[in-house]
Amino acid sequence: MKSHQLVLNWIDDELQTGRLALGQRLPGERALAQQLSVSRNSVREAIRILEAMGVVRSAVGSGPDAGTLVTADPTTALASAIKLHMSTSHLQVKDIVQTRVALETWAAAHADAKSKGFEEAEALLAAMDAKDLGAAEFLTLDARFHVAVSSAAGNVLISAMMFSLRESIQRYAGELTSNLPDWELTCNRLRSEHHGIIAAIRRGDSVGASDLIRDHIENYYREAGLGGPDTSSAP
Amino acid sequence: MKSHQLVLNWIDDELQTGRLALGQRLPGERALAQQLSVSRNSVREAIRILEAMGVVRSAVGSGPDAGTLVTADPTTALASAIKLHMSTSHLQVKDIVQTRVALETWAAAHADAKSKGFEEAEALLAAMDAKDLGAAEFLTLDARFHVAVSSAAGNVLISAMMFSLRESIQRYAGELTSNLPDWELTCNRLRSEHHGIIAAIRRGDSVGASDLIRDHIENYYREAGLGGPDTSSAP
DNA sequence: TATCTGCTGTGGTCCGACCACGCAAGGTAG
DNA sequence: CTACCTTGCGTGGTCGGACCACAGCAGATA
Repeated sequence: MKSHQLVLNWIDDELQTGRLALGQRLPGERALAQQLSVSRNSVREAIRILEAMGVVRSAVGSGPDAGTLVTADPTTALASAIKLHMSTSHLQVKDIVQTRVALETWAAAHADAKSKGFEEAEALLAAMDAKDLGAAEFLTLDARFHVAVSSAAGNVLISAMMFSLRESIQRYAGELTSNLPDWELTCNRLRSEHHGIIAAIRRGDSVGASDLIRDHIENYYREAGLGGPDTSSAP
Repeated sequence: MKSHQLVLNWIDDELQTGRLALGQRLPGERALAQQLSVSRNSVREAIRILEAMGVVRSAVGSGPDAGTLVTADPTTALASAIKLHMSTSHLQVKDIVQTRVALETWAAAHADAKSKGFEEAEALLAAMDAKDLGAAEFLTLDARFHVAVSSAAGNVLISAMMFSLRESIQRYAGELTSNLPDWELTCNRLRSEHHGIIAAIRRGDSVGASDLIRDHIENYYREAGLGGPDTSSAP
């Protein structure tokens, strides 16, 4: 058992039993090291891991906002993990697209038209209707739009996963624009498809919204010359 | 910019440009520290994070398997992140179940009956048919079955997500057995539903497999008294 | 030739020190 | 009495050094 793992286990236990709750402060690094009979380095390594996982947040100085305190940001871990594993080329665009389809079709079918996420999606929809947008700006809004729609379903985990995928989505969507025969044409199609998705959710058409968003995602990648996300081994 | 972040960025860059590839060794901690003009502690903190993310693996000693070398295990980050955030009570069972439905319905619809994952699922199916299984043993196999079916779709990211959810699935499925009116009855139903899912995949019935696995997942949680995964705010 | 024994480099752990930061209490000038 | 300023103190951030256990490898030995 490595020393920092002991610290991780201790903190995990404190969290599970409720002795440590959201917003509370951890003991100081020096105190924690003495309490668990490990070095301060080991404590710091554990805290670094928790920080990377989005479980705690560290700040120097004194006062109520200083020190290491418990947060709850499930997205940081997913986002950096996905980014890193895409750096190792272990993750392909196909995988991202398919995961989007799986998550977003479910989310579209369960989206609540009265949620904050839906309102944000509507605002982004309006912003994307501006005529003087460049491709990069449009795709930035597009990625945020899809994250917002997904969060309208009210599922913390699915929202976190979609949020974590945002950067990857944006990057690859941008890279694929060069493969498109006519960006303006595609952009206008995307706009009308977005409106269709929002309309379907607003009228409570779960199946319609689900089908529309699937076609919306798959058609873009098909149009960009990837032959559709389902046929990675296509001729 | 914190020191360990500098190390993370350097390694991420090495990975992206391909100077560091899967299976290769990182420079020693002391060498890396000197090269980047940071302390060895900072290097270690960065490596710890990468280790928690499943990007590298450290081993003491000498020889080809010693030192810190690049791996590719996207599951470790997800699994520990999900576990930690469930400890903070930021994730609920409802969220897990809904995510399962989203991922597994897609995976069932895209599962390949000739893949290794499908073969493993069939083997687990046979193992679950044994009559002398306790609830815990059955649910362990059940969780592995669902992960295997999901991996049959051939998507690295979705497989990783499902694998990461396995521990959580198993835990909560086990806790819910006490709510069931008749475990033997439910268990037999689960068995036949599993056979139905496998049969649907084998005959290429995407829609059928998808519907079956959704009902399979949702019915269990409904039967356990949660009123269905979609009605978390039910009376 | 076969075996043993150091040597070397690896990560693992610990200690002590110093720094920058930022609030809070106290002193100080008005 | 009020408003400002100084100082103290605890926080995380960083650094250098030291020692340990481990595992392979090369040279010495039987």
